[in-house]
Amino acid sequence: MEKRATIKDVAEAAGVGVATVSRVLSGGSASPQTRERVLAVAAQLDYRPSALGRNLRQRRTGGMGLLVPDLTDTFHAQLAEGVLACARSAGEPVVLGSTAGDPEQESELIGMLLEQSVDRLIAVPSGDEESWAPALRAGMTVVFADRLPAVPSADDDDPAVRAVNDLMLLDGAAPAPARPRSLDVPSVTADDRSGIRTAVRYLRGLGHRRIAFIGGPGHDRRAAAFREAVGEPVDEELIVFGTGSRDSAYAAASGLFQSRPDLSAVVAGGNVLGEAAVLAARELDLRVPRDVSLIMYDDVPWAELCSPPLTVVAQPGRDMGYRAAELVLRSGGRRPRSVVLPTQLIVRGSCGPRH
Amino acid sequence: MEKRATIKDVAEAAGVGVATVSRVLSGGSASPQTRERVLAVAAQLDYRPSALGRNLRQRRTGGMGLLVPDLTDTFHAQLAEGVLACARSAGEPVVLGSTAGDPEQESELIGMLLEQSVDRLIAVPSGDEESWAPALRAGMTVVFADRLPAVPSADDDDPAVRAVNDLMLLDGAAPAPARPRSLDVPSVTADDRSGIRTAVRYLRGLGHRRIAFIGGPGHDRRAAAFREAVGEPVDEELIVFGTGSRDSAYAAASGLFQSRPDLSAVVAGGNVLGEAAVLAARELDLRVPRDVSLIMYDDVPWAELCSPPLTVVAQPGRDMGYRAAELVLRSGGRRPRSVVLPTQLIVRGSCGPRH
DNA sequence: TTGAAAGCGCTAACAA
DNA sequence: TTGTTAGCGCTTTCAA
Repeated sequence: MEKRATIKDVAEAAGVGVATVSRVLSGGSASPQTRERVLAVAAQLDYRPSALGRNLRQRRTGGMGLLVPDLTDTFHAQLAEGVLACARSAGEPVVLGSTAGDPEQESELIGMLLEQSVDRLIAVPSGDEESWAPALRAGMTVVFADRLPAVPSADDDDPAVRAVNDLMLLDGAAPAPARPRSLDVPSVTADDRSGIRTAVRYLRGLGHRRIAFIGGPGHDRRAAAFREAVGEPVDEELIVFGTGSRDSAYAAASGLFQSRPDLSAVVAGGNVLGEAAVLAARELDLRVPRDVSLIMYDDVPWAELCSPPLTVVAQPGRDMGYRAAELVLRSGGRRPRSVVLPTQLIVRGSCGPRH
Repeated sequence: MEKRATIKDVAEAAGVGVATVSRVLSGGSASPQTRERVLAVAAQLDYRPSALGRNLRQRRTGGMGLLVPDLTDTFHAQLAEGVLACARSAGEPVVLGSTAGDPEQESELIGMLLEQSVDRLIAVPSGDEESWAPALRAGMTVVFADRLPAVPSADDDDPAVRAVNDLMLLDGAAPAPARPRSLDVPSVTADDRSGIRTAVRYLRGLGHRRIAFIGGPGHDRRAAAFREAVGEPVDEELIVFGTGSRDSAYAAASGLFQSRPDLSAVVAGGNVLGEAAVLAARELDLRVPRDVSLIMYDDVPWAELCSPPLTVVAQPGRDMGYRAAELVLRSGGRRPRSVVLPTQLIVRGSCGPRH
């Protein structure tokens, strides 16, 4: 392991000052001859500028952090691949953390990133707005992906706030703008409202009236869209949530099927929940789509493997990651606008007419 | 965004020298009173040591790099989760890169890590031994996970080398030691030999004689184990490879089924290949397990969702990642030994007697 | 266009 | 036990 050449080595070998080397290598002004000589020497010495020195000098680490709840959720893996693709093309490192959907772990990871002076972050958030305040106050450039932090429960119980949110979800037909946020953070999300609405309408068209929704952490916007799509009166018993683990998703699905045998269709808010729904249905001898129709949010490779293949609402996970990375990188100066990407209903075989 | 306190601020506020602060915070010796005072001031100032300064000083970035071919391959995601879990408990950052199975991208990412002075790396390698030499020469502590770099093709064609490798695979019944390597790098792998052997024996027991193997990049040890398990004469036409993409895996599977309608069982070398096999079988109207029995390497959540649920050779992806991270972190001084973890045949419903 | 020099925040060698 | 000091490799004024 020979020692790597430093800028000083290059400067000496080229007979110039270190400042000149630095300039040449970062595209500053220099006479053609000097530039050439420096470049030649640098190449000859196999010089690679150390990010360490640069980082300390600029008091910031390049690249970006990426926080997701769980990589074995294929949607998050797709998202991560998108982020990585963008980062790679920019030559920037990505520091990854998995939060398990736990706000506390999320906070710890943010602390770690702060310690590393990573000041750009893409996150599929688990904590609420309150828990994100510190990161923002510390000056991080944050972009949320896939979902937004929940409004703290104190406000959540506030009827006025709920009313505002509901209102936002009711008006207009244009792609839903991100709901009003106290946090001024750009985000990249799918158009959940339209995705859910399309799914519900499709099921309606097949004759389904008792449609259930199984959600996980962070699926509250989808749940709200579901409430809106089914319209009043909303049967709240048909809306259930898991806590994020596969076990709890299964429990939620299984409990739902057992307590409400009258339901004829289910919308799963994410692929882990769809998985759970398929499993629970089979365990209870419910045939898909004969006994129950199923639409899953997220298109994942295995959706096609199921028998029957699953009808899904596809969201462009990879694109979302890529766009988020672009946002967080090109955040020079003016605040980037949030982006909402379209979803697509892919009809396969898991939905049928109501019997 | 207020400026963060530095060690100097703490030193001044506590009325001590910066060295003392550094010592106290890294567990060095100090008088109880001094320690207490420093700690108090640090807490009061919300001081967090900057990794930037420390890194530059020690000429190395903490944490570790992690290179995988593709996160949407659920096995890699599991592995990554294991690495992240270990890193988190150690408070260390993980810099992630996805190589798409391309040695060139892999090399570029290694270059990026070198630039960041990340000198510990866990990799599911894509390049061959030759392409890994630079990283090692640069002084990186590397641990390979899941598989080892291929022997460069020049040597691969060398009959002597092949003979040695074959020999290694033939003798003994103990968990296969990692094959002899020119690269002296520890690794964490599953006991592929025993896993494949168990799968093949199981199929044999069901009466299958024409058993095929579908592999992907990095599955050559599994293929070799397969050859060993089926024994002479090996029908090489029954051993096919994809290049890593889902499309090519599908093409390989589909081609195999069409060119050899006489086969009655298939072992897929990884979950992406298993996916492809299920898809191709269905497309060709082959019923599983009636027309063809299927065993897939990797246990992934969706294996249970298939109809019938897939019989798999499970390897402990998460554990493998965790162990790899331990190895690369505790690589203080003496070289850590490689570890081989056991696999487990999980019988579900995708295998049946030969008809 | 160029070079000298001043740090960025930290640790470790050395002195006291 | 403590403080002083010399850098780690780089960028960026500031002069020349």
